[in-house]
Amino acid sequence: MKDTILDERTKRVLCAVVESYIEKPEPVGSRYIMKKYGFDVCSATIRNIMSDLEDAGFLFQPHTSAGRVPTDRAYRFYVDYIFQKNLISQTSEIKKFIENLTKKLKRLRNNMDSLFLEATQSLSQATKYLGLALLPATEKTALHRVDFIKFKDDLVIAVIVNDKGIVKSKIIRAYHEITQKELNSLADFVNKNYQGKTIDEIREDLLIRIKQEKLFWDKLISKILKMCQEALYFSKEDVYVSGLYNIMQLPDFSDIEKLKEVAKTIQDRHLLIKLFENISEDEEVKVIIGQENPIKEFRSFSIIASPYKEKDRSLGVIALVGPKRMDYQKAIILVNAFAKSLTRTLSD
Amino acid sequence: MKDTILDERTKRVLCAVVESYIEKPEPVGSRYIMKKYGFDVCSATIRNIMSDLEDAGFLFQPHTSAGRVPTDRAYRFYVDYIFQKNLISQTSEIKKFIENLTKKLKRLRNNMDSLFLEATQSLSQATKYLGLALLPATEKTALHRVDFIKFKDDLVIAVIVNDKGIVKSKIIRAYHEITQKELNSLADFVNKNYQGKTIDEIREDLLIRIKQEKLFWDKLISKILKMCQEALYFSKEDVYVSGLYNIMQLPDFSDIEKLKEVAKTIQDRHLLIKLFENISEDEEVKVIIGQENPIKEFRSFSIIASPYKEKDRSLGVIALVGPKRMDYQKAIILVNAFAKSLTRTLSD
DNA sequence: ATTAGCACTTGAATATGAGGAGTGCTAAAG
DNA sequence: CTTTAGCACTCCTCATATTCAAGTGCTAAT
Repeated sequence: MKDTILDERTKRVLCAVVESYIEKPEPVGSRYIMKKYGFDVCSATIRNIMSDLEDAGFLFQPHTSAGRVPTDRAYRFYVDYIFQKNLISQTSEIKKFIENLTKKLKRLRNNMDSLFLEATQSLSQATKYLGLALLPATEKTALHRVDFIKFKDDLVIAVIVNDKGIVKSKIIRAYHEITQKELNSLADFVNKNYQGKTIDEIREDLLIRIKQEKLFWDKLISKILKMCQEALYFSKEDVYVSGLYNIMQLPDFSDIEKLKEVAKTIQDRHLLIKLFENISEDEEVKVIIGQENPIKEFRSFSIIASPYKEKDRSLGVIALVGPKRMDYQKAIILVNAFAKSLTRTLSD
Repeated sequence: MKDTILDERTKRVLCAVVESYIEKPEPVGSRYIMKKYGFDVCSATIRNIMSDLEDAGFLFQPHTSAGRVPTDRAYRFYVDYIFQKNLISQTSEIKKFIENLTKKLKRLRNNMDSLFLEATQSLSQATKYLGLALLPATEKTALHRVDFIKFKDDLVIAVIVNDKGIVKSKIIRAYHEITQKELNSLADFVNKNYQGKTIDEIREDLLIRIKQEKLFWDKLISKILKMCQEALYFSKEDVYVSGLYNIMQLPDFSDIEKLKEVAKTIQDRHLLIKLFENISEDEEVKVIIGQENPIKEFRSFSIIASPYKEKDRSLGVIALVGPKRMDYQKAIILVNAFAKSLTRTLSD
């Protein structure tokens, strides 16, 4: 990689190649660039520039006599460039879009399940890429109420409602016969002491109590506290995925192998959650292009992700998975809009 | 379609063609059939038979000089034939398989979610086709307990636990301020009166009560009963789908269009539920081949379905979707085994 | 530094032909 | 009347050759 300080014209050529390839996934020739993007130099000049860009690692030639195709590096440059030139700032049109979207989502506010289904579906619909959403990790949300319901034998169903109205349930084993009455007072205890606290905080506090009880007091109470502890443990976060069919329509996935890759990765929720772990909560929009992705399964795709919040507390992430030659401008604006809209809906 | 009374030899040839095509999706020739399936006549004879079978609508020739391919009608004949010849009866091997499977599933009995996920996944794994399961319709299961939890304003979260330990929740609007205490006594009322009854029964009974109250008594009570009524209404049943990736590996889906069809149909839960509606609850195994399917979206696939029960009460259906040239023998045995295993697991 | 001109490369599309699998028909055999 | 052997015929597949156009890289002139 030589020096990478590109002059303005070179940048324009690079962007033109990227945009052309985004529009139509075919190797881009110099003459085409010149004419389509109105350059006032002849094709040979463009050719020289493109040759330089290839040396610098931005373009790639499938074979000697073909046009050129952008590399991951080119996409990265392109994305940075449009950010820098403010080509993705909020227009009034976007504001209106967010407005409408928010209205639509607010109607579903009381049912998180439908809300996120709708959000990922319409994000996918709008972009034709794959829409993802990570639901608020239960551990991070505040407890609204807990109930313990006696089931069979020593089995207890713990029902946890958080401040978003999301209900989670878990079957736990008490390891000793326990009456519904006892369970009720146990629930009362938790509700009185912990309502409004996040599950994470509660579990931490419970841990301390368990230690104390173990040292000084009743083994039974310790056992019960342990049960609470277990009831509040959720290993998996919920991920919504929409638009597999949409993504199949893209020419990029006319090759079945790529499709298999996608199917495999979205089948494995683990992987998806791992993906979200790599997305920082403070950035507004994060763009991960191909090889940049720490998770190797996603290295043939690009990902646009944006966190949504409730007031200032980050809750989850909404994201888009598409081919590396995705329409970044549109995608970034839309993901951003959806995140903003979710934030508004949830902050109310 | 001429007369369809086939002599035994003709049937054997037909089955041979079907089995050959199932094994390898290539047009089947007369000489191949003769040698591979040990017929003691020469290829010309087989040729004549195959020609007859084509006239009768069982076989189809892609072009003049090619071998022959089974039609839907041939698959139907084949399936009926193997049923009739008892080629899918329970061997001791299968009994053992069910035994093991049941053990595996019983460990997950307390968590329906994992149970059905595991069931569809391993069904798909074993067959390489798409595994489906329709979860017990909540309406048909018995109520274990209901809880009403005050959320915000006039919003109430209804948490319904059924006798399978499945927890469903729903946010409903009370349309008037209501305290948690009132909600508690309401829940008590429902629990005392309705525990063990199926949701359907409860709703019916509530309906009668509402009418009575409306005519003679308190409007408020009527309102509350209506709320219960609403809380117990679940529009959609849960469907589990596993193995999209597996199905992609089949040569039948190397054509991307077929794949799109599958993706589209499984994306639309509605359609899946509609599929299950066509499966009778008393048959042991139902095989639907291609065009036979009343739902047009499934007409390029075959479906093997079997209901599972709790004791004698039918709960849901487990099914397999695969290409028309699927290995019916294996598939039928396995679906049957899975249904039996689920029945045992749930009947305990 | 840019441009015009041109030879050269390469893949995609098209045509050509050999090879082979499989059929259908006919006439003879059982 | 059924079965079989023999053979001409059909049509697909695969490999090879040919053409075509797009696009490059280089050189020499501007």
